[in-house]
Amino acid sequence: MIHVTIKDVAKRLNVSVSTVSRAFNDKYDIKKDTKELILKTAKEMGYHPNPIAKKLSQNKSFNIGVVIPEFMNSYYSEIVIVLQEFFISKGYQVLLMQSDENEEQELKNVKTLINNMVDGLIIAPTVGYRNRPYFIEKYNEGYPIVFLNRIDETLPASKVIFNNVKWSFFATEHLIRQKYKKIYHLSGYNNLCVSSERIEGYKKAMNKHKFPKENYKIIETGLLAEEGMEVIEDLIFHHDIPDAFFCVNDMVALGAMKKLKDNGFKIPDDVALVGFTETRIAKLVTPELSSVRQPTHDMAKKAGEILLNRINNPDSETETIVFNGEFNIRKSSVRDFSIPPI
Amino acid sequence: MIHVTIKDVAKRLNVSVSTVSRAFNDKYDIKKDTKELILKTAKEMGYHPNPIAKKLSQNKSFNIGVVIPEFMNSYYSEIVIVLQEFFISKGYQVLLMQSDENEEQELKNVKTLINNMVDGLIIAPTVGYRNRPYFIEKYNEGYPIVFLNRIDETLPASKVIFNNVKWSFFATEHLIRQKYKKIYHLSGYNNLCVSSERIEGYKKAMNKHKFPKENYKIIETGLLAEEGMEVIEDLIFHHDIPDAFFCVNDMVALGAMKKLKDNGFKIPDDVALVGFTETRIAKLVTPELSSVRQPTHDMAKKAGEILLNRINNPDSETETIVFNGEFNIRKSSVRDFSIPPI
DNA sequence: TTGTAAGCGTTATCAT
DNA sequence: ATGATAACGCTTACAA
Repeated sequence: MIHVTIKDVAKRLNVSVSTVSRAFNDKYDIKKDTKELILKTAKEMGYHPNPIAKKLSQNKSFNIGVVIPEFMNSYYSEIVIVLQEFFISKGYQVLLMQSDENEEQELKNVKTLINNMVDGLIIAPTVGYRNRPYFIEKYNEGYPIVFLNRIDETLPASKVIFNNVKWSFFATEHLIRQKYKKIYHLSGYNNLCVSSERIEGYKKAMNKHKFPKENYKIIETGLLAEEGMEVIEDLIFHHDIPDAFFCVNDMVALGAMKKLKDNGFKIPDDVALVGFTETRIAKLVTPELSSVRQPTHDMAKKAGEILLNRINNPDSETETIVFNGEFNIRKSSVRDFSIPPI
Repeated sequence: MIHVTIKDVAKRLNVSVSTVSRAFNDKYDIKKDTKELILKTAKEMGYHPNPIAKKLSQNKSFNIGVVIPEFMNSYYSEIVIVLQEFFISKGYQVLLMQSDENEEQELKNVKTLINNMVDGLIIAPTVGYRNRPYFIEKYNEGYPIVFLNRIDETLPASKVIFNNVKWSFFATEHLIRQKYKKIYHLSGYNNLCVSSERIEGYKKAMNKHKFPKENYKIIETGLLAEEGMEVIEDLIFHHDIPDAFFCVNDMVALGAMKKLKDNGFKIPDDVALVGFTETRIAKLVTPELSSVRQPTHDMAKKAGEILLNRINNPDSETETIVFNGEFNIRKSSVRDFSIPPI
């Protein structure tokens, strides 16, 4: 028999389908003996409940949509792994879509998932704010959505984010304490909230220490290593290399590091570098890259929990969880290890 | 109306549900006017066919299961992106599971997906051969499966693989032509077929050039950077550093590179390094890492095509596609750029 | 060209 | 504690 169904099992045991169904769903009354017999026979016959039929009759898809902006930084790979694991353990499947840092693609992704009747969505938005009104609209319609990471604190919806301002302040101040006098910030995208927040932290630190205008500069780069490289080339061409860079992420920092080394700059003596959202590569380059680690695992799990709670309890409150991280200081930004980090 | 169904649309237009169904499924006869009217009205009403109901009535899930061994190397991230894109364009959803290089987890993943009635599976196996008989059994039962990358050519099933022997031969021979005299191979896992194949290519090159036994050595490492580091530490301790390493992948090569540099070895003058399955990081380290690039995109697409063909045409032949790549020679393995690569 | 109705494999309500 | 049956939303023979 190709597909063993609930009916086959029922017929074999001369019971009704409802009894078989009950045996597989703990919530109903059923005699212990019959239950055991049914489960045993079902197993022998190779019966598995058909999840699609279950979904239809319960009017639930038991699918969760996850939309991420990209896959190139290991950050989102880790997020995805944790989310998969979490939701599978709760009987859900994860449908994953990535937007390739493209707003149109992102909108398509979300719509595809909604049309496929996912029970809830976790969205880490791409660069740009164009889809924001649509997201808010869906959220307000009652669609269970949790936003992750790429979203600002003012969004009126449940979200799990990182305290970018605080940790980019720390990172910048660390460079200042190391007596770097001219510190530039390679900032990612202007229309990306995490960029704005990291800029804010950078500015805060620079202003606190009263850096003169000519000693700080914010340069929009994008998020890729290649873009970090291009910026350095340009700065070299204009004889405008500062003595430190605080970068929006590790990839940009690593691109910058490569270009600087190729052009004879010593790191950290001539130029210091600090990244953000630590990747595993930070420890593989020479010198090792200082970076801010985000608690990826916990953030993903929290997002999953909030979403699940909202699905099972539609009136649950909007929650905003702000995570903190840890700043790993390594050789790329330290002239003097005797200076305390904070 | 929360969920607009086919009935609602039918009622509104005073037609039968079958007519509405036909309007949404090109394969039936239907008057052009009615079809247009139905589609227009349906759109106005916000109707979307419920995919779950469709699946149930067609006895198909329109889901594809994809099982990958890990997410840490960008290789599988790229594979996944391509597969997603491909299958969505064909009306399928991709359910992704990763096995964390663990055979038990892998078996669970495959069973979960099969129980969830995926219409087909793409499997890139983990380290180890334990699940192989199970895979073959399922394949022989007629389950549409395509194996990807982590599988040897002798498996009697459709698969898309890379010519590891050939390209690791090239990589090794390149080191020989660069006049490195003692070349070790950091080999990954002994019970991993791509490792075995890369070992074979390495041996072939070494034997062709009659390297004496003491000048070659194969060391099992694993696939992570940390493991590359450990091996180097060990070799340094035993004063057994050769003048070149051919590594099973980029991560191991990068770990080795880091440890070597930290210990004062100059690359490529004292020691040369070559990786495999090129990652984006290869070009970010100093010196840049030589590596074999695999045509990830094409391999994933091909796997998708074969699977889809098999789903729609169960009698289709077992296919084995072997891909070739390209060897990108960079500074990590070149003492003399005047020597031709081949 | 369109309508009727059975069927996909479950769950859940109502009887018994 | 168990059974009968409607319902979930769609597709698809068959009838008209």
